Amino acid sequence: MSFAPVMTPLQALPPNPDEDALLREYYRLASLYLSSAGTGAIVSAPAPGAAAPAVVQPGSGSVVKKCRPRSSELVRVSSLGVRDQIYFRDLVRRARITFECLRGLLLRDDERAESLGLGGVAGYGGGGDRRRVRADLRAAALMADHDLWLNRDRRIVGSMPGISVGDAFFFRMELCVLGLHGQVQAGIDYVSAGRSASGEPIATSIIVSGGYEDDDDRGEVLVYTGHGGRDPNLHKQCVDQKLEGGNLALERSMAYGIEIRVIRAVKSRRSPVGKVYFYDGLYKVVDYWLDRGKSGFGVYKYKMLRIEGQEPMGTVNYRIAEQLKVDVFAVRPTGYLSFDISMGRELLPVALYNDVDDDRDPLLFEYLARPIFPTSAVQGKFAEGGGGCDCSENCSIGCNCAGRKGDEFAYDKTGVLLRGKPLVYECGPHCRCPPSCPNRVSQKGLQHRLEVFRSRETGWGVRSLDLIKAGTFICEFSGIVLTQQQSEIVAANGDCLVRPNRFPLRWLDWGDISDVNPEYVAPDYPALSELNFAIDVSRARNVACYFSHSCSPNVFVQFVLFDHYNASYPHLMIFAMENIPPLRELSIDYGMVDEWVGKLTM
DNA sequence: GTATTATCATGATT
DNA sequence: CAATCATGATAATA
Repeated sequence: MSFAPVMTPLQALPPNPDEDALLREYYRLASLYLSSAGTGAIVSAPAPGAAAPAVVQPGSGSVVKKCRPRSSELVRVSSLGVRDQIYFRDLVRRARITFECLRGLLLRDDERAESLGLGGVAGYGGGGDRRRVRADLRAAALMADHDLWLNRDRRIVGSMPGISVGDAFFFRMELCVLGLHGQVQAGIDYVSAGRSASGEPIATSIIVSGGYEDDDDRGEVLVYTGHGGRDPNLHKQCVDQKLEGGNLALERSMAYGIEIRVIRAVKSRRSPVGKVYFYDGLYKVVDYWLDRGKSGFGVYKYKMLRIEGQEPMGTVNYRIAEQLKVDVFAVRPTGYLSFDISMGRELLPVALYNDVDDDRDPLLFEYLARPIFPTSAVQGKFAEGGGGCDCSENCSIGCNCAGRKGDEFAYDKTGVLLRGKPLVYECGPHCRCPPSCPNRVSQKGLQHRLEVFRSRETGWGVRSLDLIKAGTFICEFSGIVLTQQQSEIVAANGDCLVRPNRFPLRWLDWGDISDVNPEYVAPDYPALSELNFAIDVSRARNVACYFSHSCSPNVFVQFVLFDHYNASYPHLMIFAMENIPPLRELSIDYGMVDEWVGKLTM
């Protein structure tokens, strides 16, 4: 293998006798993401049009979970080269997609089952006692069954390969699956005494959720409260805490100088559970003492300092972005060239910011929120593909648009794309359904506050003030659409053309749960016509033009039809393929990086 | 090995 | 909408 990360045993602890085995073990887990390792125990049969569950779970109770023997050594992963970083980033993204899409499918199946149950058909006699198990837990359990958890042994100390400071997560279970924090509820994660080489518990990560009244969080300096001593129902201290479990582990980590991963919870409207977790980087415990808490009972307190030289904290970026939305000048008194380059053409303003140099280029172009298609391409094309639907209410499974060609509904009820497809048919102006129909997502325009900004590294770039949830729509790629014939003439004059067929098929990755269920394949997708058109962005363009290129991108292009049904001229809709925290640069895979990318972004 | 306990979660309900 | 309840999974410990 070409990548070779350096994994060093911790200096303060006894040397690790079997480092090679650890490496192999980590790569074994890692490689499971790359090969389809499904055992076939989980199978579904998606019948066209039928409400077949996407994921069938094995009967509970009959499955015996295998526990592999665990190594007792701590590992620190460091000195990753650029290639390794991309490799692990992709690995983590794949795990996150698997988790998120499994969860989405399980929720959808629940809803289907529920709506069928309410239909009042015979079969379920009497008992409406169908308790729902949480989808996040089921998704994690399925991934565990297939050995798809990263850092399963929770031995990695320090930063996790593939996870960056500032990354955002919506579920505790997601943190478990990725190995960032292995406790479902507990705030302190540690290697237990029995599994540690020195026979002492060692803390590796904590979550600061604001649930302990004695916490004192000042960002770089954090005084964290130990756990225990609380009434399980009232969440109030009722006895003195003891120096055991996680409390002892934090003390031991301080003694050994071991860094602690810190994850903070922030309230957020955009989260399904009202909370979002940010990875804020590594801290060191510098002091600890037994104190009298506000309750009057003894609590342990740990003073932690953030290690310097790390990327900005996710929670800090979040707060900056929140304030930018309210009072721009309080945060950035200068640098804004425009507060809305769309001049009101988008649903939300798109700001232009440059505190790097004198470039004002984006101001020179006409802002075109929607692409203009050639009349020959769209005229009289409304009836192609069966026309619109006649649903009188919000569309669902049986709808002509959603179920086109035996396909399934593209979005969940919150507008998250369930799975990438060659072509998504949304309901459009020729459908009877109301605007609130859940099958109208990308046509509604911007839902996140975006800004175009100048950076020394990537030229012009785009970032969001809002946290963008994986699978949600971001914006369309706009410009003047040219037929193949027109584009050849324009290209000869050296103008900037975006060619849709150059984009790698990244939509294939979104919704891919083949690691868990190899049988869950797409039903007969209609073959996508060859896309020979081009988009001229030399005079008119929108915010999408300023996305930076990356071969490990955080957004992707999904082709969509809704206003006309000419499959040769779909809309280029951009969706998030991971949770994108506020102020993080959006990046897209343009495929071959040729001259026009340079022209557009530099 | 199994049972017990603790745990800064979720989702639905009040 | 906040507080509350029921249910849940995991891992550490006994």
